[in-house]
Amino acid sequence: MINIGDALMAFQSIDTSRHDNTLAVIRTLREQGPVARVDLGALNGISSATVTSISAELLQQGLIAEQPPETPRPSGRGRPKTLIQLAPEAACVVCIKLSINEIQVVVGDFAGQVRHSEHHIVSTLTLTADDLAALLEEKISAVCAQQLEGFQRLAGICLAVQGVVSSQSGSIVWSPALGLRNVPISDRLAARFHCDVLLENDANCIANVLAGQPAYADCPNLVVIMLGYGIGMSVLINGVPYLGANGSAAEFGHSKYQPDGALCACGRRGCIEAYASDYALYRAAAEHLKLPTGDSAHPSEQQMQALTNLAIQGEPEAQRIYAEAGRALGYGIANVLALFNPDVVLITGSGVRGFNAMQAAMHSAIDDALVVELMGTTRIESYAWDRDMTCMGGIAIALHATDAQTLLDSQTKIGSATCL
Amino acid sequence: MINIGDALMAFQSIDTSRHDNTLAVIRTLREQGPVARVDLGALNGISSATVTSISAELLQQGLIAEQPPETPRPSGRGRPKTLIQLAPEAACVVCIKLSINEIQVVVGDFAGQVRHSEHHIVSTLTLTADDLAALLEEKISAVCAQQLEGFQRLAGICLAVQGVVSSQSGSIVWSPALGLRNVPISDRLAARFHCDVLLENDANCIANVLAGQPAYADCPNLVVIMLGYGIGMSVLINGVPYLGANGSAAEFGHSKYQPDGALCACGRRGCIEAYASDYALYRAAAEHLKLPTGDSAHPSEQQMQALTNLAIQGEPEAQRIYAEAGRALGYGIANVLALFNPDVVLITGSGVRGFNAMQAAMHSAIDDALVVELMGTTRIESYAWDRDMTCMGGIAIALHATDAQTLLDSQTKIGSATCL
DNA sequence: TTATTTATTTTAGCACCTAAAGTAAATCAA
DNA sequence: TTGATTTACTTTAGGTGCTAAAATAAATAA
Repeated sequence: MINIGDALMAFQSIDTSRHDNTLAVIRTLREQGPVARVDLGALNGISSATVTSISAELLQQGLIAEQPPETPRPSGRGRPKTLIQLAPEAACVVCIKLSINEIQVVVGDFAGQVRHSEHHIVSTLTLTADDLAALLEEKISAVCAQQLEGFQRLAGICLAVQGVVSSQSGSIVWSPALGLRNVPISDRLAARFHCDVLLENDANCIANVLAGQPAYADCPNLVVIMLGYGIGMSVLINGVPYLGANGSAAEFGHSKYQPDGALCACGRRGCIEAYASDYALYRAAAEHLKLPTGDSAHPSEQQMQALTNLAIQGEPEAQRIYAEAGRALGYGIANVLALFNPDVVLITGSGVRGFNAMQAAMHSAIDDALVVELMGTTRIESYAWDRDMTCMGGIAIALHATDAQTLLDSQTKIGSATCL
Repeated sequence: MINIGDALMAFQSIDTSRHDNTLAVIRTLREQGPVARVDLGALNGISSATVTSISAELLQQGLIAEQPPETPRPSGRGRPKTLIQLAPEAACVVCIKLSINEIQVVVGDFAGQVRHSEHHIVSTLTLTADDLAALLEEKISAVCAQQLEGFQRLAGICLAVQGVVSSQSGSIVWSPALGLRNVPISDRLAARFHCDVLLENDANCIANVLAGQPAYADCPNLVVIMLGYGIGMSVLINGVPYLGANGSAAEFGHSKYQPDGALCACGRRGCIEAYASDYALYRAAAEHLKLPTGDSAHPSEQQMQALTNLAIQGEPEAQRIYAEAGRALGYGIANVLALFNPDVVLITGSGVRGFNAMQAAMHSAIDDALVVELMGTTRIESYAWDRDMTCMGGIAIALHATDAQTLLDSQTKIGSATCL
């Protein structure tokens, strides 16, 4: 009698140290580029013997490669370091940003580099749930067909959405880009593309990128406020986004400035967004100022730029409007400081174009609202807006989330390209 | 030649699994009371073989004991369970609550039971930093002399303070109980009593107790608002208190209701505390109503009870004052919901005496401020006030924090009683 | 050409955990 | 009463994963 099953006897299942160390190595390589085994050990607090063992496995799985020895290396005495790097084509991820009337599709490789980026103008506000799913499937398929040559597999998709999302149920709870509520989307994309699908708030993606900047390396508690058509926020607590009970935490735009104040898009009154968002600024200005024609409920970049220019050039009414916005923003930030006491508050988004016109009023509102003890040591800074940041954050988040899966998959099927 | 040092060769230092499992066993025993080895394994996801090994060590160190077999046990077929319990006298902790003109001292044993509790009336507002330290040392010494017979050691002291504390620097940054700022205290007590000294915000202690209640077992994101002389808050994120960058997070009392509103004790205007705290309610009432004489800036429980009774009995001005307080509280809670989206908001503290008079206005303010999507599924509830809860939470926190230390100590010196 | 230096790999051994086998202590059933 | 059964605890055997130290590799310096 022969026991065939004996070979795959599974002993203890809860020791995660090898798994953890392997992920740490992959992530170090992604953040730092090529690194030698000794340094991987030092950076992650493990012995180089262990790094040797881990890197041998990864090498065999095709997830990393040694840098060819002829590559110029910093010389010195002793045996030269053999640098290890991620194999960029071991996997790829796709990030789709969904915003009002625009979608952006970006492809990133396993090493975290952006390989492809494209923008599409689409009337998102009139889409049905099926339209949306079909649209996303089409764009992802197209990108896969064109760009995925040579990648081992599509590891994950990140959908970065303005508004409230529920990663748990995989649906968009509410977004200013859509005329719908509670749109399930993750499961359908996951079934179509056989990979993990992450649903993320756009501000969380941005926060992820900013938290990685060296300037904010020692800021585990980071608040990012996104000014734009609406106002979004992301709160990183010890470096991880805080989502709350239903994923609708950090709704800074709908925290209150004035009870019974200006009307907000949410239907209530006195929200910060009703004073400092693009639509609020344009609405306030349209009453008194001569401005470019266009959809004043959804002002374009040109329209907003024109308004901002008026304020910067000293037009009194425009200045008053921006000052009031700054004051609302300041009071809102004061509440954020009192409640979260973060290391840094960063203000970004397309709305930073008007930040200079708001800044003075914002700071004086904060000073009026808070004693210095509660201001603490928090820095409040603006950050130049770059519309590609969202997807870069999404790529990073997707890679981080799918690393464990990639590792598992390469153990079973090595070298089998199964895209689409 | 004999190698003496060889015996203490230290192999890997980062494998924490035994340590983690041991702490998990201790904490399970503290939470659940006597438990059998099999069940300890099942509850913590480890094999009963491992529990046997861990409990043998703990038994040998005197930290646990087997329940004598004659104890009545739930019978059934099979070998009966041998229940294990913590040895209560293996260590003790002291919690001191510092509030305005009162200190409370409580002693808890290793199993988490309160062994002794005492209150003292002291004029805290006029103490110098040295007075405070001397006072605390005196009270702790007295309690140790009387109560610590039979305990192996004093494992830790928890100082529960109203106000902002910095555990990192071990100093009280600001407290309404003191006329001082930045009072260093932890180091002095630690040196005097040779044990860990924790500095905690009183609301965090309460939150710790409430989070342990079965009713809130599935509420990892819990907000506790403490109404009283001032207004405090604690936010538990995934069960752990959120402290912020400087320990001054969760300052709900100084988040804003009305820009340029009522004057707050902090010196700014429009804080929630300036409407809904004891001093604010009494201040507003003293202008129009005939109330008991006394220090109206620090109203006593009798004074506040008299005012609350007026509102409950239908006195219109008192009702108006409580309604305005409820409205301020409601708008403040709306911001908390928008920013934290917790599972539950619990309102407690001595100020809940007036909760019924505020409740209606509070709920209508929340409804005015937030669309249902942002209300989410958050429950908002009051919790009957018990002034002993703070110290019970402090005892639990201190034990949890000192378990690792207790474990280490019992390995070196078994049975040596070194109190004081 | 040899010594030195530094990187990587191999070896030996510890700590920990688990599954399975062995032992203990009760109830159930005749 | 006695054996079968059941459940709890302990012991044994074996596996994973890590580290320190030794061995090996590959360069520079003299």
